[in-house]
Amino acid sequence: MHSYPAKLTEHAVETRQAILDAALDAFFEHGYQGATMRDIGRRVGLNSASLYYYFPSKEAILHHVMLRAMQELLHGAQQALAQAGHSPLERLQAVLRTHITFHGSRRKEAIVGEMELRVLPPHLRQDVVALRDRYERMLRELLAQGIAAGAFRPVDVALTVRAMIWACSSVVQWYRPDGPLSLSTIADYYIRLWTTGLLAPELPPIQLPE
Amino acid sequence: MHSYPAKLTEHAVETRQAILDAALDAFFEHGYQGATMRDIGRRVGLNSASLYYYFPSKEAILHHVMLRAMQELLHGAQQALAQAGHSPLERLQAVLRTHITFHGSRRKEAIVGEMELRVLPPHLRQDVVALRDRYERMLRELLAQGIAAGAFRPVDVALTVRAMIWACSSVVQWYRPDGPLSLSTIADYYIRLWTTGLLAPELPPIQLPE
DNA sequence: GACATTCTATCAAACGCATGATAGATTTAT
DNA sequence: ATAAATCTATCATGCGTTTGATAGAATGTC
Repeated sequence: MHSYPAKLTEHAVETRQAILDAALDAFFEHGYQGATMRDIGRRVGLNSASLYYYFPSKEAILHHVMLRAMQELLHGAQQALAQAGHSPLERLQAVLRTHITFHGSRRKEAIVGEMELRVLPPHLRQDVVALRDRYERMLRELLAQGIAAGAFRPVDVALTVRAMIWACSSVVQWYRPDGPLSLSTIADYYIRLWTTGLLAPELPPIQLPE
Repeated sequence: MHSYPAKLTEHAVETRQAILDAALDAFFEHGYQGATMRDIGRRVGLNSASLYYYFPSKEAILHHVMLRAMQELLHGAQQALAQAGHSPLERLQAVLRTHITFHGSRRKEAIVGEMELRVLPPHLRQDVVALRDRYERMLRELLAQGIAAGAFRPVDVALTVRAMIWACSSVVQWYRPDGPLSLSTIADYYIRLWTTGLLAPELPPIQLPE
């Protein structure tokens, strides 16, 4: 253990980012437990011991990697909402688009972010889960507002949001940039699948459980 | 390494199953790389060395665990189809129900089966992926037949099946037996969500990509 | 039926190696 | 000269796996 300087130099900030990038790659390729500090160091051009100058432990690196990923997803959604119109339909579409785009274009972040949550000790995991819950709540509100405004059928908000998130996250598993469909085409398709199918108000209301 | 007997005794068969059960628990709790042979041995009441009497390596144990899980999922679906009626709607509903039920009631199998695929070396992974692909193809055929029969809207089969599978798999993440909703209620809800929403033929056909 | 042989199932101990982490010396930049 | 940044060298630990052995059951032989 060593004491950290109060203020980080510009170089230190950059190196920390480079370490997080390298760690993301390593965790993605081998999983957290399969990745080694030596491998992360090699990728960033540092001896493994030097990593401890920037982060106190391997766990701390994972923690930062996951926070960064989750914040990017959340921030992207908020930005999309800021630029979207104010009809519930438009707003939900905007968020679904960023969600799909993120899971297709930032596959490493998405996969590491979901797979390695378990290995974080509880107090570190909490930070990440808190962001994830905030994200899910945001989607729930969007859907609930649309239902209240009569834009969507009265579905069960919690169950439907979870199904929607997971359905749209599926791209992380199979989308490839060199595949036959572009991310934007896929996003169009999934957005339409949900908004003209499941949620279209013309259909009879779906019976709620209980 | 040691040579295996040609025929397994009844006891050996049972012990192998017990080892696979213990390994499933260990992999579920700590991940494949985090679980140790000593831990698996402890759970089944054997010295870790004795595990090598039944399996040649830790990898082989994971391989068997994953094959067993995937076969159970596939077999469940086939059995459901055998008992279902022959309308496309009924048949799709039957398979979705077993899918949701499996992911809610066999959480360990479902999670280990998805999370640890990456650590299998290619030739072992192939076996598992082959079963998974077979499962997905089966769902695609079901959907395609329904569209051909006019029971479903003409959606893109591949994209929609992936969305459907993932949406229904989401229960593995959040369902708990002691939660407010029963698995059967959730299954009812999701089945209706898909079949009366997305796939209901009354809606205008959804535009396909390209 | 008695003895010899082989097989089944298990263990304790150890091997070789990779790991996360630390301490302290050394280099680089201001 | 001071502080920042990186290195070399090392450590204790834990890992998957191998080894060599043993008790007892099963099987074959006379």
